[in-house]
Amino acid sequence: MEQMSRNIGYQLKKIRVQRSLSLDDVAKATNVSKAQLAQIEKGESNPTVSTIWKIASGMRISFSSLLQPPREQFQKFDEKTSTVVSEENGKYRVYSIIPYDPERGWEFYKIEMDPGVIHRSEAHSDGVEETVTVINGQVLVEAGGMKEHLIKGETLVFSASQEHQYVNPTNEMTTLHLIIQYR
Amino acid sequence: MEQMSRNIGYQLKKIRVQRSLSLDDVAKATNVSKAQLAQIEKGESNPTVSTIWKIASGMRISFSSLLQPPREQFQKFDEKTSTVVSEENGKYRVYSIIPYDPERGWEFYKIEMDPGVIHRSEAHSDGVEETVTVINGQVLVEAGGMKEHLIKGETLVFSASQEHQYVNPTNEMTTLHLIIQYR
DNA sequence: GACAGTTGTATACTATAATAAACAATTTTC
DNA sequence: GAAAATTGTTTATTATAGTATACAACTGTC
Repeated sequence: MEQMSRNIGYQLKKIRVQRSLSLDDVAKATNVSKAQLAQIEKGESNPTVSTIWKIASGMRISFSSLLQPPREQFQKFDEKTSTVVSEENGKYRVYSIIPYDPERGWEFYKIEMDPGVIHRSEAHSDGVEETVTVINGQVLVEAGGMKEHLIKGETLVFSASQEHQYVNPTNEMTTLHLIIQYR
Repeated sequence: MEQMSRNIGYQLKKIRVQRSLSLDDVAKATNVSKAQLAQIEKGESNPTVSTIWKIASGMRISFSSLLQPPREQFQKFDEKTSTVVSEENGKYRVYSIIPYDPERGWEFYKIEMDPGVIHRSEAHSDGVEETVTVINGQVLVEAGGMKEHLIKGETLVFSASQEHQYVNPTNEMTTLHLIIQYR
């Protein structure tokens, strides 16, 4: 993703200007060539880990301070930008509203379940947690022997590190919001 | 630093094996070519941020989980491996015991001050904190109007975001341990 | 205002990250 | 046990990260 390169460029320049250093200063402190630093700041280059390691070390900053997106920036997601994945012959539709981001650690979905649909999900790796909220309709959540019946407005949090399933027991379409948190 | 590449390779393989995935599986999940993944795992490649972004995203893991060195690994530092920087005509000697590491956020020095030596230090950027411990002798620390006299065994923590200085007021050599914490 | 030193940019070149494909070695499946 | 699929490795090629150098634009200093 070239968004990452742009974030790095933005943050690096921000820190450099804050400390009122020149590209030459940073080049000397980090052992990264001035030309390369200029390209990185402009987001025109896709640095290697070795290079960001040299930059972070020389500047005495953390990796995450380089990777973070500009604080004041908005990011808008809507139906248009969301990816759709259909399962169970189109009767279970998953809209990826906010895709997974390594800096964030979680992802956000909207799910539509047609009447009667049963959706089984594999066990995720350890520590994965799902948070379901019912927007419309009802849902039956089953995980590791536990069973919960949720109606509109209710939210359930459970460990997804075991096989689990969602069932729409009603005659209307059910809409869910789902947050998956990885560790 | 190629140490970084090796850490990434180690962690990636560890996670991949933990989840019992093949290189093909990971390649499909991350859109990074199998050959490249193999090289990265062996530490023979120095991936770009775009590539580790694709890997972290596809595997639903954080950057830091990729960058961390193997937990069970020892790392030994001694006088031999330490870098020496001399100042004030060799009367103020700085031994870099643990160099700065972006994942760690701090660095560790041993300092030797000959009798009577005065050492001034520029203001560091905001949030930088110094921790001095007297190993032998005595030291006078001055920072932002404050003055502290430390003797053997005493430790002082202070904000280094202003000009400060160390003075050895005695007739013997003074040895200090210094931790500099960046934010 | 001319000179010298600093700034960021542009250019040419080298090293290597990344891909796609073919390969060999192992495991699965019937 | 033979065929097929799945594994990680190797090879050839392309794209580009990174360096070194020269350049142009701006800064100050006397």
